[in-house]
Amino acid sequence: MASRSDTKTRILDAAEKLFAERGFSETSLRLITSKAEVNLASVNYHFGSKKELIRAVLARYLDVFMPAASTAIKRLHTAPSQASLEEIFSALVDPLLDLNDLRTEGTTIFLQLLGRGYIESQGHLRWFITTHYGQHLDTFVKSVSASAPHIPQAEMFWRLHFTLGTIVFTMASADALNDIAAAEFGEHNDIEAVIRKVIPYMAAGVSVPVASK
Amino acid sequence: MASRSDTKTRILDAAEKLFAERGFSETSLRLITSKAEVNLASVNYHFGSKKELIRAVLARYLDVFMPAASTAIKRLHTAPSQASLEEIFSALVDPLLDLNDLRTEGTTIFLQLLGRGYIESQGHLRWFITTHYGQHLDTFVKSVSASAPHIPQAEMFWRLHFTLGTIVFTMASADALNDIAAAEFGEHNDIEAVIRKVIPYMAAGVSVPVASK
DNA sequence: ATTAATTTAAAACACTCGTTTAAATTAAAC
DNA sequence: GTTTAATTTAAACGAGTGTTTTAAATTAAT
Repeated sequence: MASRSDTKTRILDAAEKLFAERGFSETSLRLITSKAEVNLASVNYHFGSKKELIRAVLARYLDVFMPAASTAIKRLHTAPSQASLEEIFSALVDPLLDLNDLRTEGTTIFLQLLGRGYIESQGHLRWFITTHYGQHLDTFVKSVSASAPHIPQAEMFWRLHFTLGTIVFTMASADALNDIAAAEFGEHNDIEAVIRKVIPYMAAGVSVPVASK
Repeated sequence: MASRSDTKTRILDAAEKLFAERGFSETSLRLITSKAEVNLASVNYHFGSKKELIRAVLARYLDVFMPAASTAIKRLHTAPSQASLEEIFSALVDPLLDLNDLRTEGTTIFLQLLGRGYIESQGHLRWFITTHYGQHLDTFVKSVSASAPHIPQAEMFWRLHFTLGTIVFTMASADALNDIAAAEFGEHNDIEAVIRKVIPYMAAGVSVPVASK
């Protein structure tokens, strides 16, 4: 009786781990189904195709994270004073870390999936995210722009994409970087430590005055 | 008579474009050889394997860029005053742009390849780069560290990788971003303009004081 | 208890992949 | 000009991919 949705969940759980670790195209359905201990054909039965499985894996996180992030940012703006850039970025940390309650290593997996998705796929995931979660993204962009009014709109466009690159690249290779950092400096960082490291970097970059030339 | 090294070059030229556009594992040898108009088996004949072809593609750029970058940075340190972070990053701009003289779109292709290499492969490229060009990387890292002595070594490790992410992601999607910027803000940037935009962002992020907590 | 719908299972399909083989061709050396 | 070496070619190999099919088993509904 539990078998109905159990198979679906087993597939999603196994898939997200492997996708995050090895990337989407490097992870075969056979590897997923053997880890999940389900039949190969059940992926196509429950999800239709590998592409839709990838979207389902991401949606399971985005459906939780995006509303939580929006709420956190809107709550920040109920305060009388203008929120700083660091405050805005930091407001996303709790929604991110709460994903660890959703599933073990949820935060790490989600961020790595996001990074992989943006780098690997040529568009179908980017399209999926912007069309399904565009309003939440708007909330974030407007919030950042308001807190750095000295940055022209066009310049902010570029800097937010620099920021996207910073976070996405870092998360996609977070495991590898952590291994190096551990070997080289004896540092043992969890995902939260890396997030807290990257926030000041991004906030400083986004708000640095434009060169007068 | 020109056929000898011609085939090798045709393969490299076709491969680097495709690798930069679609990634390494997404690019088949059959696609490369058909674009290069050479026989499929000639890849294995001239390079041994796909893995070694990837390394050869990258080496062709690194052999030019790395010494040029090292020289530029060392020249900077002959001046009596300590070079600023922006000066150090800017010193890399010319060696980077000079790659456009090497091959059309050389700068963009090189940066995209670098990013793909760091994200995709689990280690063999990272190993290849650090063992073959480690001295040049050291020159750069030491130079940056000296100009931001308030940043601990381990923290600098992370920030330099944030920086790598910023530049690599930006360059990978520079064409698309430029199109949007042109349509949205009437801006028409070339690759150099984008590089000049990203330098203040990265310099600010790398040198921002570490949170005392 | 019987029927109907859902879910699982095993096998095959139709590709694509990197690599290898062996013959044909071209270039170089003597 | 003949022999030797280097290069190019076409074809096949073996392994891996996502997907589909067909049948069996399980579950739910009548």
